[in-house]
Amino acid sequence: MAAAALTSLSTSPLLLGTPAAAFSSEPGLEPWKEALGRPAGSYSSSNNSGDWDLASDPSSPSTPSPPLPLEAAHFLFGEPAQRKRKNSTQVMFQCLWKSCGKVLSSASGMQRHIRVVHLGRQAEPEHSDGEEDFYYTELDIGVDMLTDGLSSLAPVSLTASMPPAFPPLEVPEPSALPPPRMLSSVCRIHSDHAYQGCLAPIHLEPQAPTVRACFSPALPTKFTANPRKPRGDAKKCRKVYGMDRRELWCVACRWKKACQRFLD
DNA sequence: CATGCCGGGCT
DNA sequence: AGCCCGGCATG
Ligand SMILES: [Zn+2]
Repeated sequence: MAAAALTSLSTSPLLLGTPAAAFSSEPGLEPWKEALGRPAGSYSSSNNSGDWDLASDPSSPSTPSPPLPLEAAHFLFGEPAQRKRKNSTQVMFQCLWKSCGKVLSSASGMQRHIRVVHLGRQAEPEHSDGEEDFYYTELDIGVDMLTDGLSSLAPVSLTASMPPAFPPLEVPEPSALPPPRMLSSVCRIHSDHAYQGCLAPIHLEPQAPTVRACFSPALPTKFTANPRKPRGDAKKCRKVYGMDRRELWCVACRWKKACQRFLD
């Protein structure tokens, strides 16, 4: 009964996956590029530029960890009494850049984010090289926990579902680390983008997408998404000019605010 | 430790 | 508005 239900549900995007079964077989390691082509902000209903900022909250030291996605999903399946209507899942886009992990609600927004923030290019889509596609991934989140998980600012558990390039999820197995080898083959990055944007001699080296989309590495509580605010890669006035020469810093840096000269 | 900067204070 | 700093997070 339950097994049958599970198998039939295997196509459901909500499935969190049994630990081993999910990744056991070699995931297809090949560049998935088009597939979804360009959903181009189709999902952001009215929120045009869609900034579902889930990645900014410095206040979650240790959550009491009430019920959790796994068991939640469990009884959610076995409960025909309260079947969720079809749309209990919302698609989001997560940046895979080194320590960014930003999550936005629209693909176009994410592409813009990557273009501007990480590739140092212009914001306009016509400057797109298509390269952005390699730096973000699409993921589905349960929308119900989004709604009430948002109020409590609690960790939102995400379920990545895509042409499985790399699993952004930690497996609940304490001894199982994400296979690091498949990355090397997957993460080819054409280096035809000469960094242009500022006069800074910085060269953004493309990075191997860090396959652990900010989840706490080891906690007894299996799934605790950790909204860690990453620090940008760019050197700011402080480091560039030094503590002396402080008068050369941009205002923001002098006021200990976010630098405005060397944007991330 | 250094760096980046949020939040909040003061003028 | 401008100016400054405590304190925290990040690496
Ligand atoms: Zn600055």
